[in-house]
Amino acid sequence: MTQLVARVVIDSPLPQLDRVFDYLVPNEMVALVNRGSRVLVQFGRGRSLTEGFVVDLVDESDYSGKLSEIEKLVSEVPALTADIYKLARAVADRQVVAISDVLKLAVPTRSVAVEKRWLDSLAGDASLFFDPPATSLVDESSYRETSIINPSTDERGPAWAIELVQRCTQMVLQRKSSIVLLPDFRDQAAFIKAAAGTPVEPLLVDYAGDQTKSKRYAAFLKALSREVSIIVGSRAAVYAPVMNLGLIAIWDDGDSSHLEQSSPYSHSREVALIRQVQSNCSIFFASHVRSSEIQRLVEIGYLRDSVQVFERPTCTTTDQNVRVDGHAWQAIRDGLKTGPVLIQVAGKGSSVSGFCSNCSSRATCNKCNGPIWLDRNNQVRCRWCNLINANFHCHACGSTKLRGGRAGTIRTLEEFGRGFPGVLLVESTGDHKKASVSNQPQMVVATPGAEPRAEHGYSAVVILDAQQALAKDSLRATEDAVRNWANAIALGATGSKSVIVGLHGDLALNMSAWNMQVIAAKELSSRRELRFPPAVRLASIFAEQTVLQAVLSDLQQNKEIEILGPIPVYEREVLTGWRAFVRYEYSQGENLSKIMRSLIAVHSAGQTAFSSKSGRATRPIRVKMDDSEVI
DNA sequence: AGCACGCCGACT
DNA sequence: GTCGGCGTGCTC
Repeated sequence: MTQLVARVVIDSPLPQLDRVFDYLVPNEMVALVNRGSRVLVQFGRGRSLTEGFVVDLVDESDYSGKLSEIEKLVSEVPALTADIYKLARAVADRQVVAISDVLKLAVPTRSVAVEKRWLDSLAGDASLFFDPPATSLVDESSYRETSIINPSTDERGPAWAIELVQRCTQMVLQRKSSIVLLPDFRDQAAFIKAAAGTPVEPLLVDYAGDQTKSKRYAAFLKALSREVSIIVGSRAAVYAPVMNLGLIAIWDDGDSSHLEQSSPYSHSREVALIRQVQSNCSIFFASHVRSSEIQRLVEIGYLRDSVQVFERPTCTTTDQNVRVDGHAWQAIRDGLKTGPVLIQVAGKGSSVSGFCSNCSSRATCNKCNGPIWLDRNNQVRCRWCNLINANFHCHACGSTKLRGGRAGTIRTLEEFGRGFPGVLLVESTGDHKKASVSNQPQMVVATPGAEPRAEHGYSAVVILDAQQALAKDSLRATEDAVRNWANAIALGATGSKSVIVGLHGDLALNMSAWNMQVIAAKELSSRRELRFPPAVRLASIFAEQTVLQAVLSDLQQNKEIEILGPIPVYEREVLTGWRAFVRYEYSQGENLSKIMRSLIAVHSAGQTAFSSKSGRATRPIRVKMDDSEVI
């Protein structure tokens, strides 16, 4: 009689440990352990126990050495389903990270109390423990689509939310589940509101990332046990272990919140595309604009452009040399007659200007009168002489209190306060977001992404600082600007007017004609000319100089890829390492991921480098397979 | 990571 | 003669 063998993935970010290890299942555990169960095992020579997931149960191991036993069964719940394991494996492979980095997103922290309640509620119906739900039924009705959505709102909510609810309803009628990925909590609220009274409502599972751990685990267990669920959430929701997956819908894929900021550095769009293929479900990308990535997928015929016909919003552009011109003033004046007016100003970007918190005049350097700003470390610095102004005092009023001005909002407020005495002024910025405003006439000055929702929509939307937004030092400057403008204009009420100040040329024409496809096509074609993403892919490798050099010299064997750099990387003026970029075609992606993985394994082992007790580098090589943020 | 094994220099 | 430095290798 042979003993049952569990194949276990270990919770470790180390690339050399990213594989399956076999353990014996002690006899008393055999009846309880499942594929997907969380376990504790003795690993290596470490004295503490390591967490892991059972990914398979077999009768025999192909490992020739002596097997250890599983030390402890944390929970019999099959937390890591076969589907999600497969998805996590694919994401880890693509991103060249350890699978445990992906599993941290996919499987939330266990909450004992929540789990106990859930197990009690199942009351013996443990069939799912032994027969993991199959989601990959062959289905000819599945689709891959994208739409530019009407930027309008009615009493049920914004058109995009209604569209997504309708698509989810279609799935419910077929007894299929949906996953809806929304970048912002206000978008989630809008979707949930639009779902009220529809067949979607009773099946909603709130998968938002900003909840408590126990709520997240409760949502996870709900997804695991319900036959049909509608998952609503942000990035992590793409890994929800739903049964009968029919649709993944993504709202506004160009929003940067869809990008994971730590390892695995994945984008919801890419994970969703992988999951769509694996489970043969439908996928739908909706937005007011079109990202260059989606444009590419349309052009290569991977996504169908589901064109919606709608009345263009009234959007005029003006090309004046003043920040707020006559048209803008007129639009504000007219708008205030009936309701709130939204004024979008350029975001703060990477730097923050300093202002006197008493009299609001621009803070200047004690030594050279240059403009003062707050650097990334919140140091009060002069832009001209770089002097740290530790003892700031205002040249106008003598106050010693300084406040960080979010590029222009304060000045804008002042300007409008003078222009419209007596009118209520509201400010909303990234660090002080206001969720909503009433229907009263008022001026709402906001930075992109921080716009409050108006109860019945704004009566006018005015966009300032267009040139500043376009001049941002980023590959995505145009794309982001257009997206931010369109999303602000979409907050206008039906029949409202919008003005973009300081915009000219082709872009101005296409904005006022609301030719979003044309704008996206032009953007992608310019990226193609420059061989920038997403026309090609761009990976970054970050490491200590000698390590990076070694990796690059191995990579150079590969003629299909192009290496850019390396360049030194400074943080707070301290050299932290070196970075190189690798430019490669999509067709090379799989190949390069494999090569990178093996290079990391070779070069991160045996490195006698900085830090760590063992004399080895802690995380010597960091790879981002798509890193277009830096350029 | 974390720990053991192993092979060379200066020490009671 | 041996103690312990850290470079190297392995983890079911």
